Amino acid sequence: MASSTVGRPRITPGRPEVDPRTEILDAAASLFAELGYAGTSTRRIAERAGMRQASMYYHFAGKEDILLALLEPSVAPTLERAADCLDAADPVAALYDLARADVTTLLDEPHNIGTMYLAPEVAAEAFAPFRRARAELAAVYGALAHRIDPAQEPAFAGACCMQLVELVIPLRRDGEVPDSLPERIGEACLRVARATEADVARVLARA
Amino acid sequence: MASSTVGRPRITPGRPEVDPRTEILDAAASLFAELGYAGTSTRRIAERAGMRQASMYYHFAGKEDILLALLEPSVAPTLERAADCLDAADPVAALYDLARADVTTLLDEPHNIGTMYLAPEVAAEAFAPFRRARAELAAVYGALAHRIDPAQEPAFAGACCMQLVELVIPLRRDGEVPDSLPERIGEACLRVARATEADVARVLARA
DNA sequence: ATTATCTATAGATCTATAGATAATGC
DNA sequence: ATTATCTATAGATCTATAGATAATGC
Repeated sequence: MASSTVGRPRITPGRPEVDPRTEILDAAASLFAELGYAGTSTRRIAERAGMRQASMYYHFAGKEDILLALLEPSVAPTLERAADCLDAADPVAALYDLARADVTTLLDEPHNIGTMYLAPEVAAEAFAPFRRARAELAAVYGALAHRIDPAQEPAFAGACCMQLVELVIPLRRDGEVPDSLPERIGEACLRVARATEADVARVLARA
Repeated sequence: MASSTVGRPRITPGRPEVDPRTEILDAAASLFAELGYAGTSTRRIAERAGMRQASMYYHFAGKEDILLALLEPSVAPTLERAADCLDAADPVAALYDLARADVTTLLDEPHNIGTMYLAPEVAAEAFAPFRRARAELAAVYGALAHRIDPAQEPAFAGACCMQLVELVIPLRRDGEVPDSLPERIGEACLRVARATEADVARVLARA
């Protein structure tokens, strides 16, 4: 995978030990997060990746293909983790842990790519699987909330939890990520999902 | 204000009784909400507004000027309403009412222009007053939450409430606005702000 | 004379493709 | 021969300006 030595050399050598595909994805992620998809040109991506604009097309079919490659890998592990939570014995602990894990995943992305989740371009047909995965994740949050208090409608409760988890996106953008953000957002999700104060205290005390 | 009869006539006449500036703003709002700022061309805006691309420049200095005109008017009334809440006798009722009013305002926009609040283009210098106003609104939410439970940090609580209020944006985009959304989001804000169950019940019963 | 549009276009992009080139691998 | 880059460019935009034009107002 490392930067091979075969092929015409670059004008400026590029990072060693990093394959060009990754260099492109990395450059695109930071630019998409900062300027949006439509606001980022392929020239700018290539420039940051240390190659000429046309060279990108050896690695990707086009700009949309790059965004797809950025969004898709985050989907499968997140959904798998969510599915595991679904029939946990303790829905309060499960909701808290899921929210914490999702926030941590978003925080650990090298660039704030969560910004793109709501970008208008993701409405395109090519991103349908990605959107479906997010809908399933929301459904898991909703199902857990419903188990915590069956009086509440899963769709709305799930949407609230997703929205709270994604608070990490604007906070990152503004450079205002407070300490222990995953725990704080996890707790906020519990409250929105109407966990009792006793349950909140119990789950927080677990650690 | 109505569509005047002076000046060269349009090729296609345009809505009567609606001044051209409003026609442009209306067209731009719907396109910005659907395709984003960078994804919307001036040609497309003009086309939807029923005039030629160049004619827009008689009414606006440029594309950015249109977005400014769309975002600015929503700011002053929202902030004023928020300031009035600040020293209300009952912070629980005040937080609930403020959230409900803000959700209603976002719902009443003819196009889902809230979409643009987080657009990367709003980071430009020209939008600094708009961003400052939003920060002040978040501070009001935070101050009310802090009055409800002084143990919580205003900045984070305020950010959570704003985020919940703005849940209306993705719900509108996906055409999934449930009944009584303002009330539901208002209630979610109370829970995130750690109002007691008794206080939540009391405020909900007020009506 | 003033107003609000129009047509036409300059100049700067932007995406993607064609084909050349400079390495290694066999 | 294969690989991964390069240069060059086609063709399609896009924003904004210049200047003409078709109404009304005085």
